[in-house]
Amino acid sequence: MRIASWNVNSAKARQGHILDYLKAGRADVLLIQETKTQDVNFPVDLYDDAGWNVVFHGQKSYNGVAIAARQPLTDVVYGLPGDYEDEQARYMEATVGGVRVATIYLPNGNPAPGPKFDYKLAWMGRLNARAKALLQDEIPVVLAGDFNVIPQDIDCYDPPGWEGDALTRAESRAAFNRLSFLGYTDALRACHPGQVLYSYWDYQAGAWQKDNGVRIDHLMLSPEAADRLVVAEVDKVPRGLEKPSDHTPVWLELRE
DNA sequence: ATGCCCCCGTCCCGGGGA
Repeated sequence: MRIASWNVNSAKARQGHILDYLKAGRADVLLIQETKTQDVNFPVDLYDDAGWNVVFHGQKSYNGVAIAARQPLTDVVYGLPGDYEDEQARYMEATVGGVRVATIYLPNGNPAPGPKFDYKLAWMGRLNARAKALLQDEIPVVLAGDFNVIPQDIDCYDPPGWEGDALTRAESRAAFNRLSFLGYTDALRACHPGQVLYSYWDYQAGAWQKDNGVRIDHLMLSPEAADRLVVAEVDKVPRGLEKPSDHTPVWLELRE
């Protein structure tokens, strides 16, 4: 089973690229972030026409997540548990083919320090609690998405330039590392130790052409999922298309 | 030190992104 994660930066603006990606057969499950549309306006037909199932959790203009899959999606959870007052659509879970998957659009947190950074850290606390709870079922779990965390300096083209940013701050990295302490594996890093890998390049200042990227899209695997990991990769092709998202897909394969 | 670029909304600017 191939599971991909892609921050598409608008489900509507990226319809063509998403359809091409589904039809190309590069994934069996696609975890989507930044759909930026209300559920009533979500482009369901695109997925129907491709023969895929899709569930989504959105809001007007900002955030929004979705899960698309060839196989049926069951036991869907909408929103990250732990705060009834949080109205930002940044999290969804489902079970597909015996694997529990979550699509994650973690808050950016800038400017830091400040209330947005506090929200990011609180959100990460809730994510870690949920990640811990998911381990109890002892089934494969894949937590994937735009974590808005640059785990190490190797994951950034210009560490000094990013010093103090919410994506590199010690508090953000510490909260991210807690997933590892719980037993989750960073699949891309595990498959490519010591290698420079990026998943996001800013639209501005020719970042893509200069390869000024950062690695902020992650595939985190429970032990049961890590045991089945065959390969994890960054697919840089979609970032080079016309009118691309600023993120490119990351994906992994689990053996059956 | 700031903007570069891109998306959304009821919209020709401003907020947000990372």
